[in-house]
Amino acid sequence: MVEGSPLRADAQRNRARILDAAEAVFAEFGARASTEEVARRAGVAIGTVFRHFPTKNDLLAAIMKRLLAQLVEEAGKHDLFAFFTHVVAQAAAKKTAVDLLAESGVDIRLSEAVSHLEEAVSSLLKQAQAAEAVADSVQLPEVMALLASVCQGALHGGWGEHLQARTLAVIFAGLKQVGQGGCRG
Amino acid sequence: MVEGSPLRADAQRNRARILDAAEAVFAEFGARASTEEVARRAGVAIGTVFRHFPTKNDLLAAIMKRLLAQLVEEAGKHDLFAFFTHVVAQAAAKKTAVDLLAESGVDIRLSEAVSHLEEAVSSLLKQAQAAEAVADSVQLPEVMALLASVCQGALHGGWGEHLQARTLAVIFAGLKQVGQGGCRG
Amino acid sequence: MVEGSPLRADAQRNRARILDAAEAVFAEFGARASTEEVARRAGVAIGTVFRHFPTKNDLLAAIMKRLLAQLVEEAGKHDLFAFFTHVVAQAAAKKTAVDLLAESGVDIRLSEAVSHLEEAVSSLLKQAQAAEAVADSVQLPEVMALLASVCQGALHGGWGEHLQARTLAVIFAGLKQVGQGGCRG
Amino acid sequence: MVEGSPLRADAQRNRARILDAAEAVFAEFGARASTEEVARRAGVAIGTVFRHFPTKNDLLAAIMKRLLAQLVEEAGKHDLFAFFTHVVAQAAAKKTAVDLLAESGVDIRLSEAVSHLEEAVSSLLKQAQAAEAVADSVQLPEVMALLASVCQGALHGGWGEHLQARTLAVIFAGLKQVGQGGCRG
DNA sequence: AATGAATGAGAATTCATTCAT
DNA sequence: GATGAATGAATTCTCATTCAT
Repeated sequence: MVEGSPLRADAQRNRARILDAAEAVFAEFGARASTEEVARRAGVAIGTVFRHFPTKNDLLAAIMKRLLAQLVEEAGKHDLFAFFTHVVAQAAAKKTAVDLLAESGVDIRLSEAVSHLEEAVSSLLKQAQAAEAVADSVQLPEVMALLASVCQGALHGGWGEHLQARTLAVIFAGLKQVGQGGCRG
Repeated sequence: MVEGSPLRADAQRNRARILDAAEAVFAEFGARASTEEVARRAGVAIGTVFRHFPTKNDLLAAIMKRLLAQLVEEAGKHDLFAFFTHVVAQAAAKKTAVDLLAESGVDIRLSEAVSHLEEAVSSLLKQAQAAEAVADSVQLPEVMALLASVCQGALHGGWGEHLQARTLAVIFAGLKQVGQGGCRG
Repeated sequence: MVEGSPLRADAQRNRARILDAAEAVFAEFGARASTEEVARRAGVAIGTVFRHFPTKNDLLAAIMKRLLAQLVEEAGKHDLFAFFTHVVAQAAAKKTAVDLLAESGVDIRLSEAVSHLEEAVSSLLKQAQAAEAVADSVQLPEVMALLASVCQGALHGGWGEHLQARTLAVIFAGLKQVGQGGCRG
Repeated sequence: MVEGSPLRADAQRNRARILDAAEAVFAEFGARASTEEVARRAGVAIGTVFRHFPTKNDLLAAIMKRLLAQLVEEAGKHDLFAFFTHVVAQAAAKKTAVDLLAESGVDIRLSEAVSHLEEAVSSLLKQAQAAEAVADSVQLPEVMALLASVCQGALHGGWGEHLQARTLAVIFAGLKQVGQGGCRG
């Protein structure tokens, strides 16, 4: 992966400030928020934003990439259930850009970052299955799907902690016992 | 609720065509799609759309309302699991407006339509619990939350049928066995 | 002047209601108010307005015509000073359409109605001069100009009664003594 | 009052061109004239107008403010009568925006600029009274009212120079002798 | 590299006017 | 004659993107 020449110190700093501002702004107003507002929040001029991210999509993609990288890091610190819980809580709290990216027309190549996350979750899944906390029949795709679904649900639904816990409890029970047709029934 | 005078036949027809067009257009392009495109698709002039729905939000709200009413109708024909499956499949297939409404700033009063849906699902839930297909400890809020989450997941994630089935299987197992801590463990 | 066939009773009634509504609406919102609002206020459909007044300008012209006719009638009941006072008070109170007509692009042929008013005022002026209440050098044009000016001033300025009285006092004094260079100075 | 950072030279130039164009356009077509026309006349793109004046009202308000400031400046060069004459002549000649602002719904905070003008006129009034050219009983409010009235009259009425002079003569005589009830009568 | 003004296509919304019923 | 839905041009305002400084 070519990163070009290393950024000058101030450019590096600006890039980070822009990403932080963008995450906050898009979380607050949705992907419709203007790039101008991001620049204002970051304390830089609009031109600087476009120098770092040639299009708005590039900016959204960069946010997403960073977010996924953070998730990978989190995955290393938890078991599958704790990870799920943590991520869902984060989604609601930080109003992550996750869903925004799915919106109209945002075309993003994130496969690399996504596959890192999938690897991390896959590893958690294997551990959980080794510990018999998750049924052996469960595969990675549905785990990812459930994770994404519940994050978006939490994000859009504005769930409280209690509802979050109850919803996750259903999913955790399902992950453990799916395919067993109930205890004996 | 005042409905005003009944619409003239042609106006009634246009209203329906606009709603159909809007559902299709917003499904295809997201809520950012222009009202102009909706008019074009409906085969009417832009002014006609705005006569029927004074703002774009009114149009989105009307779509949502109709969608929820359709869901209530579906609920009457299925048990809880079939309903879940059906709705999720629909979400992916029809790319319903569900999620679009959660987007940026769309302010909608839909409580009535939503509570109808909740009643319908509540009734399905009770049946399923009576049939011992769902654990007694499960409550309506988490069922609604799971439904919404999985719909959005399916919608954004572009799941295939197979993944849909596997994901739902986890949730169904969870609904049945949550709170039992496994068969005997 | 051809008036066409006499209007049907209901048409006659509608015409009057539309004029009343239009006067009120344009007074309240300015000439920018929509013809639709006028129709609503008059309790008729938009098409009816356009049947009576083929364009919006025709409607504005009709209001103006009626207003001027009313002024002519008033002129018959007062002396020049009372007339001035009365008209200015009316202008502020009824927020007449006077000024609205001067607005952008409204093209109106009102010469006939205007000349009636001028005749009426001319007559008042002659009486006042005969009574030595107005200097002989004063001519009709400046009286009309002052009348129009002060009406618009009152209308736009939102004068209270007191300011109205003081302003008119200056003008009345001027009408009496212009050309005398003061008492002796 | 925060003025922000000083504008770049080109922005400053554009701002002035836009104001000039707007004054001319609104004078010619009324406040209904489109912002697009203003941009065209100013030789800038529509976006540039909106960058300088976020809404059309802001643009109208800015014109008004500049106009009032010019009047204050004029006031310093004349006595009360010359000022009156000058302003009325200007009103007719330049078709100032004065009246346009009173139109439909234009909401403007101009108190500061207005009070500057009032101070200037107040000063002229005192001088004139000291010179016994205006009766002591005359107060500022009616002077302002007469000024505004006559400007609007001149503007809407399309007076010629001669009528202007005769109308002002009445007002000047009134200002001198009001309250004296005629020479002796 | 950063700045921030200029650009101009595009979107929502309004409204006079027409026309089928 | 009345009705009121349909029309579509015009208008205000937004925003991603470019470019001179």
